[in-house]
Amino acid sequence: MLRQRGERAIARRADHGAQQERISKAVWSILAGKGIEHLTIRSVAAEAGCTTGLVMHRFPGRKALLAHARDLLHARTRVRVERLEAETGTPRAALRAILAQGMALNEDSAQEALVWMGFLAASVGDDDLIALHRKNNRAWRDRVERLVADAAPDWGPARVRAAAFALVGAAEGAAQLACFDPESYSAETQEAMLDSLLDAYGLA
Amino acid sequence: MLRQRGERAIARRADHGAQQERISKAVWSILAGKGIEHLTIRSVAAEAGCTTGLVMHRFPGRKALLAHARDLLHARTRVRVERLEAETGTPRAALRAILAQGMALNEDSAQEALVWMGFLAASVGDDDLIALHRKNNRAWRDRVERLVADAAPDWGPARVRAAAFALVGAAEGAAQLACFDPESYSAETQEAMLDSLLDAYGLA
DNA sequence: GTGTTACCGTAACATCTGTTACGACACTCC
DNA sequence: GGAGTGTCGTAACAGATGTTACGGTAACAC
Repeated sequence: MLRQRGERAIARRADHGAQQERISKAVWSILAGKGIEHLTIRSVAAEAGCTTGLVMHRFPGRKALLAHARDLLHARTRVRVERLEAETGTPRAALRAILAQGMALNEDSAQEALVWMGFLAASVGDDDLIALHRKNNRAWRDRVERLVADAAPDWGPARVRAAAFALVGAAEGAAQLACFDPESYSAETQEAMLDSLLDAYGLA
Repeated sequence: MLRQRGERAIARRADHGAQQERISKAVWSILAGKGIEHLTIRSVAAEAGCTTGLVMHRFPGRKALLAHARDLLHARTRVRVERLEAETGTPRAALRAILAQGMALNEDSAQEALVWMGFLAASVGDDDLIALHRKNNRAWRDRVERLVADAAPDWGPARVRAAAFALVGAAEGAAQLACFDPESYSAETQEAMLDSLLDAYGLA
């Protein structure tokens, strides 16, 4: 059913990667819609339109399921951010663009913010997942620091670090606030906040 | 055992309020230490040093347990913030103080940040808990907006709102980042970020 | 004493959970 | 044809989970 015909050489092998991706998407969907407390093997299988057997054949356990969905989302975000960075002309435009993509400006990104929070909540008390979070998040912080340094070449490292921290924190905090109270924090409100913040730092 | 003797008039009545508080503290402890996935009636009872029977006699169900623990933490935070606001002389000092208390500057506040995130994660897909979050969070936002307006009397409402949003978001985001990666975001780093941010907005 | 009432611990219940085991099916190679 | 192999659905299992029900105990009223 899910099998893709492909070349003769791989006729027998099912496309594990595609199955993992489909299942990971189901994880995101449940994380955003019902919350981590309802993220079970069975609910994931139902959402992905397959059986629990397939889920367990693709992943060794529930934790691996979470870790893979997390890594996949990170990889997608990375691609999106790198494209944004390549497409925009100036470091300042790139900075604004990549911070904006991390906020909850539309339905999709609001869902993503919920998913990130679900992963975070799942990693409390779990050293492996925390380590994953740190690795990914430090990469994200380093990227923002680099862009801030490019956007303000005359700043010292301490000033760059503090500003980058504020930007990263504000974007993340705003996304979280917005996806739980979209009436209070509309897309316009978030963008106004971001512009206000960049302007205050002289990075507009 | 838990019974408090008290006056003759209330000799028979157990102190329900104190029991609820003790149980709610157990909820916080588990939320911060093991995460919401391990928050069960039994684990709460074990942490509180009582039986599941008592927990269920004090609260009608698991959701009420979460809601009460949430409200209690909010009330405590409110008292703390109001005292800070009363103790500090200027609106700017008060603004900095209440934002700082919301970050993860010490062991206790880092735990609290984890607890807040647990409540947030638990409210995904639960309209009642989301409504609770909105009510409390709007009160928090209004307070910060009021302080920003007091600290910068010549600003227009839009500017006040944007700045307050940035401050609230950055404080919340910083707390979250810090409690998952305290090596990257020490108390000094967080305070430097806050000062940098207030300085950028001309609110230092 | 007896009766009453609040308190709460124990145990049961049905359901849900992650995980494992087994078997059926389809395809390839001989 | 038959053997071998990868694929995956079904069903079972042990344990955990939220919740309910029952029974005992202690304090009070009389």
